[in-house]
Amino acid sequence: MNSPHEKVVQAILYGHSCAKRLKLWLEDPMADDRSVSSYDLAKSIVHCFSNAISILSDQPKSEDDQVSDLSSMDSSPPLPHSKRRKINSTNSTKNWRDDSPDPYNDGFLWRKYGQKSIKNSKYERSYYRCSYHIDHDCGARKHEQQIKENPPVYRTTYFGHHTCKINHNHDAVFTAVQDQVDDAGSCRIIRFGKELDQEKGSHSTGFSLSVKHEESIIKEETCTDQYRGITGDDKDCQHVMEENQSSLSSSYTPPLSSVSETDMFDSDLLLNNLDSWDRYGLFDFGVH
DNA sequence: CCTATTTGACCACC
DNA sequence: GGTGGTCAAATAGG
Repeated sequence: MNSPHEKVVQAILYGHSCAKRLKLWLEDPMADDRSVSSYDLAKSIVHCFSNAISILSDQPKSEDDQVSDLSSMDSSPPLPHSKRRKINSTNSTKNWRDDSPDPYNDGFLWRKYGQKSIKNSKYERSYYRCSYHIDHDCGARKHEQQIKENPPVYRTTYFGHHTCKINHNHDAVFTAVQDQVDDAGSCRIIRFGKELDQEKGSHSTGFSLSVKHEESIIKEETCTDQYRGITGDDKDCQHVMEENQSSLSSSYTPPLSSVSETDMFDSDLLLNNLDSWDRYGLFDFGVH
């Protein structure tokens, strides 16, 4: 299992690769693949570094402690006599926070369950839980609150893990880096694909990338080929990909304690994959 | 009719 | 007692 230090290094490495791409973009806007906008690259860099910062600032405990805390936080049902689970502020070390100009679309389906005005803040805070919280007993939640305007900045705080592992969108950096943070997922292939945003009320970042397991590589590549080969319209393949992902996701049960070595975030593999996908013109940062 | 969102009330924590 | 997190009934929308 990677140490927090290694995770930070990996996040920074990925940010570095994006920065290099941005540099190339700026140096020669006419060359190479122009499907990646400078904005998307800049955004991915920001996300990488904010994740690195997040990991560093959340680091006082050993990783094993964090994982056990997280698993207990996620999977254990609320205490019988405590109908409402209260977030202990001292547990904030297990949360993941993101400040973004637009509320972050992390690729998961969320259902809003509350909204409150917060003292000393003129903006209300919205409360979301994973839409699969019943079906898959998924304990993931998030709070979203605007903290600034002009330009608007929204703070999204994530609590717990997605045990559902049903990802409806492929937000590259978030997914990749969050998987590092989670240690629950693996990163075998990273692909920048069309925006798959079907999420109701979601806020598209337009930066799409999926993180796959080894066993799904072939399926995914096949689908991508179909996607690229058959049509420029994303709808059809989007459907196929969602189905694939859905079936893959549903068969995937990631026990937190058994994350294998091969499941660790491999920045070299990731960068290599970025390059190869890029070479084949498979970068495509959604937003249109 | 079903599902998602809104919103007032309830409850735990400080 | 104040504040924030969650519940659940009411409401809206498809």
